[in-house]
Amino acid sequence: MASYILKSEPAVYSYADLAADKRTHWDGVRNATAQQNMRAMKKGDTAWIYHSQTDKAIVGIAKVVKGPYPDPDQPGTTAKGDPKGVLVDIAPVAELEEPITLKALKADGRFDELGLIRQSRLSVMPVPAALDKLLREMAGVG
DNA sequence: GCCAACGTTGGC
DNA sequence: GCCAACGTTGGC
Repeated sequence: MASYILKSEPAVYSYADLAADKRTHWDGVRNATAQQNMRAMKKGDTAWIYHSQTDKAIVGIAKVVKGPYPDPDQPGTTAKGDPKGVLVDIAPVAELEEPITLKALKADGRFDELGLIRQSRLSVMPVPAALDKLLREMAGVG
């Protein structure tokens, strides 16, 4: 099962918002690379929620409950006939008791290949299975 | 279709 | 608040 990191500004939509909503459409992803990553997601995949700016930490785990499917806010299709934009639905799984900070990830050294560190602006990125395992160990889940 | 200019994001 | 990185836009 695949694993991803979804980045969000907590001022806009935080893990607490997701926990309150029980489920949300992860929309507003316009970046082409992030869109590509979202297209690869499947129902049941893991989604780590990362807060940028004030927190700069992974604060919770969610799972993909639907998707990807065409984003009604980005109508139309590409030249290839694919939807221009897709989105997924996610539901909260657990909030981390101790958020995994960006600082900790950098200090660890084993996460250097992670998109979060190498390409900080990317808002949706895949997590290799080995690193997903590490994150679970650090988070004390799974 | 290429490339420079510009805007946005996010870490520090 | 600043700066670096990167994506996007628009002129050619």
